[in-house]
Amino acid sequence: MSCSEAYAPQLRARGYRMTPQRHAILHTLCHSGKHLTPIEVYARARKQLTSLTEPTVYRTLEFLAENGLIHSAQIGNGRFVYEVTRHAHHHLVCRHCGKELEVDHQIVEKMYQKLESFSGYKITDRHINFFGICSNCQ
Amino acid sequence: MSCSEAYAPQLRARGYRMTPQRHAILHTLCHSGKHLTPIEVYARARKQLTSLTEPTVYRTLEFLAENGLIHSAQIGNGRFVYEVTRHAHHHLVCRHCGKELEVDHQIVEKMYQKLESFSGYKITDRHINFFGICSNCQ
DNA sequence: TTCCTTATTGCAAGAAGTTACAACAATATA
DNA sequence: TATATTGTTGTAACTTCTTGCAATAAGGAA
Repeated sequence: MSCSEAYAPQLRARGYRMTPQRHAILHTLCHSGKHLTPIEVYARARKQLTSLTEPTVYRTLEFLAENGLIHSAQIGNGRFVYEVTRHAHHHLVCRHCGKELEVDHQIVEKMYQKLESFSGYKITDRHINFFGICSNCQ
Repeated sequence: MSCSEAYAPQLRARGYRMTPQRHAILHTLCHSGKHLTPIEVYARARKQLTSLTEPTVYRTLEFLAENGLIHSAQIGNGRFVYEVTRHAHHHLVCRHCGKELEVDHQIVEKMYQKLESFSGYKITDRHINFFGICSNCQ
């Protein structure tokens, strides 16, 4: 029943393991429907696995993001939030009222391509929040 | 002699004050030549003003950035670094070796303009670090 | 000057995030 | 099976960052 079981083969294929801790964290993210802070993940996943600890949550979130099972995104105050991987996307966040707008991926992707050809770098982090003031708040 | 005195009128004009703490922090950033973390600013500025405290450093950096006297930029781990305002620019940072490359501002500016016309938002934060793998490390 | 208002700071406590290391658990190999 | 190897976690201590609040300092008005 749990959506997190689908991820086990992905981990196994790379020589990693699906542990109860990873299961609980993936389960939490799957069923939240939105991005969560590490602290929120910790609080929720602990209801399912009470032995879970903070360092494990931070390590696991970073691990899952590195392996592409979840996405990380930087939020306004310089911290990370996490969500399950759907499609690549960006958000435009209003500094004033907090309203989020999903950005047409084309606009950003074109710039990434230019950046890559200009620099020789291969861009790895394609999930960025942009900040501004929305039309209502201006 | 201190470069930070040039900023006093900018603050006064907005009803703010140039205090010894702000002076010390601006002085530190002016003479470092590179971006610094809040902790680094704290350590350096304290040599000049021993009574300076941590909360004041964090608050002052945020305050100065909001008022355009310094720039803030997000660094890899989701934390902020600060530097004195020069020209608007972006960095491309290698996830592997840490090498930084200054990005041609045109590339990014064009995308910002598209974002603005598409969304109606006015982009406020134009100082973003992009992450990737540099040509050497690929 | 004296009084009032507001900007600004320090203190103390707490929240969030990180690190080092020992212990454990799963898998592979002999 | 026994042994070695490697992945993974918990504990404890620590660093980094934030918040609430009282105290202070600066500037304006009377």
